[in-house]
Amino acid sequence: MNRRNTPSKEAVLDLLKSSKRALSQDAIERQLTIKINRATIYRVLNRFCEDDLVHRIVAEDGKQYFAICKKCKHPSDIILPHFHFRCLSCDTIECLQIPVEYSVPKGYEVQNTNCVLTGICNDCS
Amino acid sequence: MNRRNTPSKEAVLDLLKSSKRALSQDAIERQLTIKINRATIYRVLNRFCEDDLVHRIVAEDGKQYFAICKKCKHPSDIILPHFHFRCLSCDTIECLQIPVEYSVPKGYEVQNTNCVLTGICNDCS
DNA sequence: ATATTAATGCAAATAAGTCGCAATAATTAA
DNA sequence: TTAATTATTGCGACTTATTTGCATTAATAT
Repeated sequence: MNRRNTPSKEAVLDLLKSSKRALSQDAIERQLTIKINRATIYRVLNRFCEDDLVHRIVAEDGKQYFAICKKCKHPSDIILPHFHFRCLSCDTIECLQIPVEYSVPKGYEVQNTNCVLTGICNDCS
Repeated sequence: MNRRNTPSKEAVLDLLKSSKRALSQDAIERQLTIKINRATIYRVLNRFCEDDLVHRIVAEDGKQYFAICKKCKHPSDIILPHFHFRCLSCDTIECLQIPVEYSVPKGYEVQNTNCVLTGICNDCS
């Protein structure tokens, strides 16, 4: 399926680009200056994830958060698996520049990682 | 608040003890031989988590899974943070005996970890 | 045996995310 | 530049996971 550039996509992408933190759909909706329907925001975000423009984190609150972080991109442009930090005080999620390292037992094939550390961030401690 | 022993608690705990995999509420409900109300199952599970009898994993499907694993208990009885593996083929979650290792930047305090690797497990590959 | 209050079932509420559909608009071809 | 194609959008309804209020039941302690 081809992609089209639209104001909605541009607005969401710009917001994510300028955000230090991973954002949930409702945070995005709140921070946008233009009004975009909830379903559309989800569709745009899902599209971005498919296209690897954005990565998705699921926190232990069960919600999805979305982030762009240039730092976590390999030279090869592959998104390097990294930890995320969820601060219980300011209720934000950020990408940590800490790679996720593991070695799985023989026969296991890892396709994706979702690693979130929870606690109190530097700003709040 | 004091705790009371009830058939519901016993049944859920026994099931988790005998299960190799982490179980969701609906999996628990399906596998139980006695009928327990959904809300009760959640309450029992939340109680167990409070009491550190059981640990909770949130997968990238946004659902909660519950597990007891003796192996991941330290001698000190503290639950050692470990990776979990979610198999996309058989749709199960298991505890891996792989410790989660990280070092967070100064000022960050980690209280909890939720780390799930997704892919294909040994049984399915 | 009785009092206390934790635990339960039920139904309703909440919340996140998805989906169908008709209308709109970005892109391509003419 | 216009017309055709089809991706995108908004809306409302829906699904699914989890929680909550409330009245009832039943463990436990006295």
